[in-house]
Amino acid sequence: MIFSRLRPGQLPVETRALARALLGRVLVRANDDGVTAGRIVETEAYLPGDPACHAFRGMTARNATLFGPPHRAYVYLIYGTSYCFNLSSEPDGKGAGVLVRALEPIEGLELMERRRATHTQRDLCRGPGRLCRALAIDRAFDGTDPFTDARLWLADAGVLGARIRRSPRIGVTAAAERRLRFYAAGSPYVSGAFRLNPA
DNA sequence: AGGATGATCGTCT
DNA sequence: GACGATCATCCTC
Repeated sequence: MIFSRLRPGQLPVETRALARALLGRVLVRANDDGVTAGRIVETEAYLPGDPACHAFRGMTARNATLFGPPHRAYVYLIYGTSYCFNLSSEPDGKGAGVLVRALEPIEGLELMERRRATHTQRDLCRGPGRLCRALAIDRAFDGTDPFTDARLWLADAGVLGARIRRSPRIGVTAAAERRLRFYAAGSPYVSGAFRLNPA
C-alpha cells in the first residue's frame, strides 16, 4: 500500500479546525524495521491561552515547538513512561497544538505487536502513549516537519467514513469542561471509557 | 540541589 | 476502579 504524503496547504492552521481535519488522515512511520501506519480516529485541541495547553505558562525548552510554525511534530514524555505526539498549530509565535490520541492500525500490524508486546489489535494504537510506542515515536521527533521528514509523515486516505463527535478532553484537570476532544463516532479504536464515546 | 508534577499505561482486585 | 512505575522538566530555595 502506498501512502502519498500530504502537501502543505492541505491542513488548516487554526487549532480546532486542525483537530477535525486530522481525523481520517494516516500517520505513517518508516524505518529499517518496516512501515507502520494508522488512521487517526481521535484528537484533542489545545488552544492559545488555554490553561490545559503546555504553552500556557510561556515558552520553555520542552514546549518551544508549539510556538514555532504550524504542523511540526511536538513530542514529549509524560509520567516518565509514555510519549505523546502532537502537531503544532496557529501561526509562528502562537503556542498551541493538537494531540493525536488514537489510530486505527492499517499497516505493519506485526511490527506494532512486537513494539507493543501485545496481540490485541484493538489496543495497539488506542491511546497517545500506545500509538507512539507502536510507531516508535520518541522525543527525537520533536520539531520534525511531516511534509519533508523521511521517517514520519501524514498521508491522505480518502474521506472519513464516520461522523465526528466531541467530548471533554481526557486526563486534563484545567478547563476540564471544554469539549475539545474530537473522535470518529463508532470507532472501536478510540480511547477512553465507553461512556465518553457515545456513537 | 531538591521537590513536585504530569495531555499515561499496565496490572491487580 | 485503584494504584504504582518512572523521569524529563520546571520551579523554588
